Amino acid sequence: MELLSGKWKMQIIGTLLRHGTMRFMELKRTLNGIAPKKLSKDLHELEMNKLITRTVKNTKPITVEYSITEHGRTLDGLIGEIIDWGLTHRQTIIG
Amino acid sequence: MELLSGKWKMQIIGTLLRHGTMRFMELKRTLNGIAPKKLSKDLHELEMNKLITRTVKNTKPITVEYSITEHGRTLDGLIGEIIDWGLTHRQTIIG
DNA sequence: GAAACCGGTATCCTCGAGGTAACTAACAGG
DNA sequence: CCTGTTAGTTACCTCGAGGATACCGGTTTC
Repeated sequence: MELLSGKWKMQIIGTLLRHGTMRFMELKRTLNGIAPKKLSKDLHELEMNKLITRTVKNTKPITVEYSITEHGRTLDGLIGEIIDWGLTHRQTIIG
Repeated sequence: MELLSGKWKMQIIGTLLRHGTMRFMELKRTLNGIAPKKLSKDLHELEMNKLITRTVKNTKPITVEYSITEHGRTLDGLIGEIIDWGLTHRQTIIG
């Protein structure tokens, strides 16, 4: 739970699962509103947990690519179930 | 995610799933270290989300019983899967 | 030379989670 | 009376998450 806690980590995982490999700025723009400091910090934490990889490309303006690892992909089903439960829960509370 | 976030809510759910109906002090003693203020607050939040029920018994010193609702029980499997993933994850990181 | 894009880092701030401790009202037993 | 148990409430404090803003070195474009 702890390593998915916080406001952004699940969204980062989800975004990378949907989009595949992404650059730093690309993530920042997709995750609307995240501060670069937070994005940087969360990416490092996710990398330390082997959920994503960080690859520096020596292109003209240096770019950095992030993508989900095999291990990170095992979270996919779990996240889906959590979302499903959440949707059902809303119906239970409202209805 | 939000309604299971925090240090204690999952532990409260888990304890009630294992023990069935429990009184306030019983929960406080089982969840070693929780402040009564926090227990009270979290119980109210869980009750508002219809995950647990609160029943006041008019015994000699008034007692209050808490137990999981049917809706709360639907979390059982999900929590189990989260724990399983967490255990596998530890192996992945350590090994 | 100026501006803009890249991937960040540095600094400052706010706000809420959660801990500690003391207190309360009602009742029971000694 | 006095103490203990019940289920909390109140007041105070700390600490870290996360937001806002500015900045940096490198490189390309104008």
